[in-house]
Amino acid sequence: METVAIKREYLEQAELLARGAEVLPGGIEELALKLQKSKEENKPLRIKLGMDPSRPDLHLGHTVVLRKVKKFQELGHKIILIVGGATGMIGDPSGKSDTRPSLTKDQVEANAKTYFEQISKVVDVDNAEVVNNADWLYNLNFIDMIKLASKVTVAQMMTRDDFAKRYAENRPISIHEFFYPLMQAYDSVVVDADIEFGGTDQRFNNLLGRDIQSAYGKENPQMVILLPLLEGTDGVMKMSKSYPQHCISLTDHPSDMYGKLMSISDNLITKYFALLTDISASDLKQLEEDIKTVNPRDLKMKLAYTITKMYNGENAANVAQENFVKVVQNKEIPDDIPEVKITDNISLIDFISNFDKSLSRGEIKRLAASGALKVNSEKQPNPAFMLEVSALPVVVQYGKRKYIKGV
RNA sequence: GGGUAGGUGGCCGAGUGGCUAAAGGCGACAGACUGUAAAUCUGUUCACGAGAGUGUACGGUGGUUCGAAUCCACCCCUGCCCA
Repeated sequence: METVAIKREYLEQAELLARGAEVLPGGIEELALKLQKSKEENKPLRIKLGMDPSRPDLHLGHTVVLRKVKKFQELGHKIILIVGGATGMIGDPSGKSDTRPSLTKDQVEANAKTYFEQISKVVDVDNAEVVNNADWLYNLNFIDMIKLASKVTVAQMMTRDDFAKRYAENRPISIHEFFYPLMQAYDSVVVDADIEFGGTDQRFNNLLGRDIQSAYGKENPQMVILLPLLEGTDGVMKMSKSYPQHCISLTDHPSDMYGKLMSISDNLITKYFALLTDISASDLKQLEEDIKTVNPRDLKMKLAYTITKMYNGENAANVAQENFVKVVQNKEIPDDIPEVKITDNISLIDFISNFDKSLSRGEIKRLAASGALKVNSEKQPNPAFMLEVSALPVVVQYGKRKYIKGV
């Protein structure tokens, strides 16, 4: 490799950008070199970020990468957001499910739209280049595809963890699944990426992009920056769309977002602060000290407040916090509960089942039997209990956090 | 093409003619407890019905039988071995 003096400025920049991330290959120095060269040649780096539009909900795990990408954007580099229009129709082999549902073109477009709305909460979408890989992948013919496939051997493919695992366990791997990493890698060729971002689970795919770029004649193939995966609220599993119950979604109601953050394991507090907030290095150190002495609940409340505010604003964060104290800590009834008009006397079970169509009548009866139904804060084990028009308004609680007000 | 092992509830998995709405586990939901929406313990877990009960369900279609997840036929799908 050529030896160029790296200016201190760029080393520092690279160090900051790489905080908490894995930079491949060559680490921070290589990144600093890239930054320097880009500046000297006045050529912004092209930062590639792919999105899988299979489910349109962004969760906090995604923001780890997005926040990093934003830092590059602030330094004047160009973000290329790739909507996986074509790749979404295959679905990344996840190892867990054998095949993900394929999407239609319309679904992809609809999902992409909600994606952008959510992404714009973190990065500046207007200044990014937004492309759909369907635009070029649809135009490849069979010969092109074979040519692409010839750049990689089966042995190379099988080094991908989930392929190796499934093969060892005699579980099916379809040939078309091999094309997912290939397509993604080919995207890097088309958009001429200098750096590709992803979670550490994207290691194989992103590095393949580097190889394929070389194979198609790019001199300085992309670097790969991998960010740690965030554990979900259970503290063990990665936050992933495959396990929606452990995800904290950007579109969650502020109170839910706050509450879910309160439910994370105590040992995740510093990690969440480090990856999800703009906390300074010194504050983070302080926090690591505090956590040994302060009630973790209080630190978690600070975390929950900070993050809820980032995505929903100060007012919503205040309301969410008050709600949490009120409902969870003091077990009171929250303020904002849906209201339903009652014109005739109605049984409890009918009232709930009319309102919440997702529950079967049998389920409501079971809830009643387990003591989960409350009328005006008093347990009511009888699902046939009549709500009288003369006794309105009435607050019905079914389950931990579900309320309806009859008026 | 030949051989062989399989396809069961949200998932994993037991079940080889009636006692099976189908063991067990995971997940989910609820209750108790808690700083917590964590952990733990307990209960619940197809739908409708107040209930007795009724309907639907073990890859698909058809059949045998008083009765089928279980037996038979054909078909579809998956793994492995051989060619």
